[in-house]
Amino acid sequence: MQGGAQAHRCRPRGDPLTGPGKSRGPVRGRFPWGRPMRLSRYFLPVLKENPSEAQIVSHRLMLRAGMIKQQAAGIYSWLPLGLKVLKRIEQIVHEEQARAGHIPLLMPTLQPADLWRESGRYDDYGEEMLRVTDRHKREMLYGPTNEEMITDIFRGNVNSYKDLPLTLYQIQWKFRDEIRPRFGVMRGREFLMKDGYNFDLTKEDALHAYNRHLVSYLRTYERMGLQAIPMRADSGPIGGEDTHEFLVLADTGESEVFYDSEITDLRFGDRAIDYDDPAACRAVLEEFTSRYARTDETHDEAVFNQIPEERRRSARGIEVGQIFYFGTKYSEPMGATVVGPDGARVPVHMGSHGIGVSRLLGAIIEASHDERGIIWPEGVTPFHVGLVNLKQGDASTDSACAAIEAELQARGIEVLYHDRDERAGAKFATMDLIGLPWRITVGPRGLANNVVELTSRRTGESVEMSPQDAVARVAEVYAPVFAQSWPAGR
RNA sequence: CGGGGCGUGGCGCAGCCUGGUAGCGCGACGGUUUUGGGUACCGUAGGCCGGAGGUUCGAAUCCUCUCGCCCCGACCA
Repeated sequence: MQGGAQAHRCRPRGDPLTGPGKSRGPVRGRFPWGRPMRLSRYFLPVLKENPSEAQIVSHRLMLRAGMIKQQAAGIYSWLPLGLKVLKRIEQIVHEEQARAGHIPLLMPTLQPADLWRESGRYDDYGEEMLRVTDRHKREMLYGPTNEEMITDIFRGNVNSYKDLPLTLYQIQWKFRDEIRPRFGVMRGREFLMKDGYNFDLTKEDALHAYNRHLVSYLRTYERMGLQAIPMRADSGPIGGEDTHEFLVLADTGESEVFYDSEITDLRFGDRAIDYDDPAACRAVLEEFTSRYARTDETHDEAVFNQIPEERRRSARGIEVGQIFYFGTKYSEPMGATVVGPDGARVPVHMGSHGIGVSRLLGAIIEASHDERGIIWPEGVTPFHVGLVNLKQGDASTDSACAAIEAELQARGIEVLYHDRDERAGAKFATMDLIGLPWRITVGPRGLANNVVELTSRRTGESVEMSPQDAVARVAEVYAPVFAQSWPAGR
């Protein structure tokens, strides 16, 4: 967390109670409108019992951890903890899009019907599109996707091949009136999605954009602690020739998938890659699509059977993203053309790319939890570390916790301090449920020897060390996570 | 949209079949107790039983309609 980290360490030891509230200016990696948080002043309505409507583990845990509240079938309020994770995921998506050179914009949720009549999809889309009429009897719709609108923006403002290539994207709420929403945020009617659109002069350029997106998506998911496997898929109503879906393997996934076990050994990691280098991007695509990996829609038994039997796998997967190349499917009917080098007007080649942002919360939890609750990967955790005071009201533990809290804040590490007057067991249970990856436990016994406990949520392993060392250790753990932010040094 | 199920204090449920004036656990609040894995006890507050209509002296309970939610299937980021 450059900037904030090494900047200054004014340790409010002398006055631990007023220390943590002081503003130290924007610190990277923190929730934009976050501030030091104590559970006694937070809004975290955790449930001890399982709500009866939730059938799958991610839905149950999101409800129990006080992250969401259902307002109607497939429509949710995002409570503070859920919103925090949602924002973290959004931030990672933004950063990786920026890294790939894509430009953010924001389009409205409500769109005029006329635009969709142009593409012919106003009739094609059917019941899944939520249609509304305004006071002037104008027909509108709540956007299920945005190909029409982005094409409209493009055609009105871009005329020359010199303005290409161009990739625009947004992270915006969508609405698809599913017949049967289910599984909490995994299959909501209202959902947050990143949708991006590339505009290129030639098919070759557009395929580079396709490959570039594949690379950026691999990075994006890995930063969230997920392995999402690109699989050849079906294009559905979006249409087009080339498409890959990104799937996270999970028993509760809605898609049946078939793959060569070698595919799961591949990692993108923190490779440096030049997104403007078509060959480099293509090489990554080739690497990650070199093994058999398909959904049931495109599964080919004959090809699958050529894989050595011990490597053949079939499983369930959660779809967390999809990329398409669809050529001139929209640009042609909607007149999105540019003047080429030869002076002739040609329709642009396009593709679109989506990441199910709100769905990712469910996917991450499905992939990372245990019987006690959620286990957040460091990249998306709502708070970096939890602080548990075992004897609230005890002068020594209270002041030690306040000092640790201040020290973590100073290093740009977000801490949730469980300062409520509850028993140790209750505090541990709450912390385990909400899944912060690290916990510092401060009790009178340890404090007598100047030690606190640092516990990993994932492994359950606890190590005793001085408060200073615990803070340093947490900072060390998060250093590589913070280093992935982009642009660096912000 | 076909099939199944459910709506009773914030949450989880019982009561419904065999109508008689609403109960349990958790939670909340107040207190005592306790303090290293959801402590124990005492007390308090909180529900026109999803809604409308009907049958009846009387409806959470029976009947009709309606709204909502969940599960399986077909459909989808």
